[in-house]
Amino acid sequence: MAEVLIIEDDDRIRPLLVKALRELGHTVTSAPSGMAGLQLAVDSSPDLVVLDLGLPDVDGTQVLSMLRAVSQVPVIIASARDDDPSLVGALDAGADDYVVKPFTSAQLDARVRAVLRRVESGRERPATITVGGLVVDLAGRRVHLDDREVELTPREFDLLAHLAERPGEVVTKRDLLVEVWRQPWGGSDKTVDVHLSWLRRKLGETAAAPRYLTTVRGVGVRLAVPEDG
Amino acid sequence: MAEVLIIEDDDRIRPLLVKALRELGHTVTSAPSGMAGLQLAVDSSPDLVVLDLGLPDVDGTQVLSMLRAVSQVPVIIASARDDDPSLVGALDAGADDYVVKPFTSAQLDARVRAVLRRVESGRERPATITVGGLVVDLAGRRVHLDDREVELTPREFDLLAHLAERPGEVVTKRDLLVEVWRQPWGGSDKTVDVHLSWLRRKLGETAAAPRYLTTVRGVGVRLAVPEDG
DNA sequence: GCGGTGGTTAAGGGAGCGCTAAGGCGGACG
DNA sequence: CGTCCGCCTTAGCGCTCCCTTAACCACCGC
Repeated sequence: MAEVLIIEDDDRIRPLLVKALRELGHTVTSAPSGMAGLQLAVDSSPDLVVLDLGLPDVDGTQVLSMLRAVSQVPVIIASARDDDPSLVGALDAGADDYVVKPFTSAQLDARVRAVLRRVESGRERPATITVGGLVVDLAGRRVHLDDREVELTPREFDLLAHLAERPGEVVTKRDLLVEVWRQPWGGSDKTVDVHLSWLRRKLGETAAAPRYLTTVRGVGVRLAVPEDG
Repeated sequence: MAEVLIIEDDDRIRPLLVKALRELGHTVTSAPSGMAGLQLAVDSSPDLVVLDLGLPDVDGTQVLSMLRAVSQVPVIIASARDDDPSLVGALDAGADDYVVKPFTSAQLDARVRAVLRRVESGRERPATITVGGLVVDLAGRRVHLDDREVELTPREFDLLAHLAERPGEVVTKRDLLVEVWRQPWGGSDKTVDVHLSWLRRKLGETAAAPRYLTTVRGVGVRLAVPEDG
């Protein structure tokens, strides 16, 4: 499933955690101290960290702060301290969840999966992109404008899709030539202009009266929702 | 901060939650039953949902499932049931966190912020710089002043962006000619003056009554928040 | 009062862009 | 194998917009 790093000093608990998570299908590494854990976190870049607050060398909150300085890896705090200040402090230091010892492996597993699910969902690339009344189906290579299908040529679709993946962002013609036309060496900006013109026509707009496609003079073009209805 | 929906049937607890979260700066709506909550979640599309498990009409887990069928909104379960099956079941049904009643408002707030932080970090971060009521969208090359869009020419935008990247710092005209105009050899300072004048006009200020753009005679110009309102 | 710095407006010219048209390439089909 | 058709590229024209330069004025310091 995922690569999990456990930072826990207690020699009785650590093996239990490792074993429990391994049985649930995760790849598990572990460290018995804060500094060793940080080292491992940097070296092996795990998908998730389970961090004990009561470590012998450095306070767990400090480990978390140092970890956050270099990584966005999700962290679940496992702590014996069942009081508000500890919990609030840990969450505000950047932890994603807080579980109080003793806990069951079932609970830890559920929390691990909940955190990982949330992280994954953020990375997911949607199959369709919607920008206002414009729906771009990347997999099916179809485009609908106000629920009516618009027929695009391959280049036109690639161009629109590339812009739709960056809504609101200005993309230069050079970038488009590189990314859409796959011509890092050269190619004429005019080619992009022409395709943009055709695209605009099929989307029922013109450069003078833009709706979704706005050209930014001297820079490039931007796909965005119209300012007003 | 964020728009939060609370689904909780207990007439004593619900107002307390609403009040607590409002005091922390969130916009809060609430519903006393599962179906009413679902309706609200669909209609108002909140940024986060706090869901009670023990509802009168429908079981909280079912509400969560139905909610997940139509929305990816993060959900924090608030429940009196402090047992593993409830917690695991809720998390596996798609909840993001689980907090056991009774809990303090500090703890709820910390958990709310932790969940929102994780969701936010997953989204693409629009590289914008905010200086007072001035918002500069670098990627989109757009500028908003007091929530109203300001149309700038390419040079004007580059000039403003360069200054916005160094808020409070005085930049010399020579630096601007080098960095913005890309003319290390020469070019006239007057060009900068002219563009600054136009920029000031579009930002609704004048050199005599500056707001964001302050010239430091003999040195250069600085972009900063106005001293007072 | 005088030089210098900065603010503003006006005008000219040039660069970038929109759009049309034509040529060429490749694939489909007979 | 030849023809046709769709799509992409290149070329060209006209236009708009914006950048620069110039000129004038106001202000500050000496």
